[in-house]
Amino acid sequence: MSDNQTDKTVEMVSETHASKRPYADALLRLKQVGLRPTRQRMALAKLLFDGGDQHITAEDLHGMARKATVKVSLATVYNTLHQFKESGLLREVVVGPGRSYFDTNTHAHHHFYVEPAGELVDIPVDSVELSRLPSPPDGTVMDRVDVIIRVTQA
Amino acid sequence: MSDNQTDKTVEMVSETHASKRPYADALLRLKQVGLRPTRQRMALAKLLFDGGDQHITAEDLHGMARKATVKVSLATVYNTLHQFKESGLLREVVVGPGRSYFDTNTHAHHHFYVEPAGELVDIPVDSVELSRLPSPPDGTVMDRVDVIIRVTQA
DNA sequence: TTTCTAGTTTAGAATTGTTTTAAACTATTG
DNA sequence: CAATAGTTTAAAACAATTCTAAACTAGAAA
Repeated sequence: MSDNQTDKTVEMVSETHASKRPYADALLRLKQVGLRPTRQRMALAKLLFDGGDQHITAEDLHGMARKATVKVSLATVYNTLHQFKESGLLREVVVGPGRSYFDTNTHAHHHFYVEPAGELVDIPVDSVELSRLPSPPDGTVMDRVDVIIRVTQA
Repeated sequence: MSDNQTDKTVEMVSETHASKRPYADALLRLKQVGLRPTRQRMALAKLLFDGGDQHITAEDLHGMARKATVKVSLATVYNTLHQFKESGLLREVVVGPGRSYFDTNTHAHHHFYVEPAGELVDIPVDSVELSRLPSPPDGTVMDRVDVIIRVTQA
């Protein structure tokens, strides 16, 4: 999967929490952002955050839940993804019209977008050097900078 | 509109072509990319390229056409925008899920995305310095780099 | 010019991804 | 345990876009 930088972190996280007390991490995260730990949210949090860095769509997550025999509606998946995003547990990355991924990596970083596969690959923030940004238009403040490097498979 | 660099080009283009021979420029562009100059394509090209740099949605363009009493269906607007994009006459900029703009400026440049207004503002390519890009994943070649600076109105 | 044909346009239906609704359910508080 | 505020759900609604198949048109050939 050629994703060397992130793999180390992934292993660390999953070994520290996931393998032994499977719900401790999910519960902690929900507590931290003040969302009631319901069965559905716990299950989705576990699917999202126990698997290392992921870029998934709402449909993807709904599919994963079904596979894990978690009963949750698609509407709840959408609600939950947005709540997680609002709370800073997730980031949304938009790559194409009608194509939006939720990214479990909320640290500053960038992306390769691989076409036509439609796959996202993380770029560590320090492997892009971004100097001399223009000042924002009058009356606005900078929120964040997204760098998307679009690449194509030969 | 605080868009100084591009304004000059805009004026130049519109004064050189648009005002006197209104269809010459549109016709030339269609010829160059090998698209048959139909009534609808000519009209849309004129609306798109005679107005200087623009960021518009399919619905926007359809509305502009109606206002200009050009009879064209929404399906044709979508077809035409995609053909223009494939031919390199337009660029597509995706900023949010279900929100995609077509940009008449096809030169390398970047964007401010102003929220919640949902407005795009061009950033000249040379006012962003982008050094040290990572190499693309194996089996892929770099297509282009999009920098979107997300800003919010206070 | 007329005829032919491939390319184009169209209205409307279909599809996709997402949001809304209103009723049923559930986690927490007292 | 009861009250209640927050949550979940199926289903409908919605928005943006694409598809379909029939009607139309630009350009080439006769």
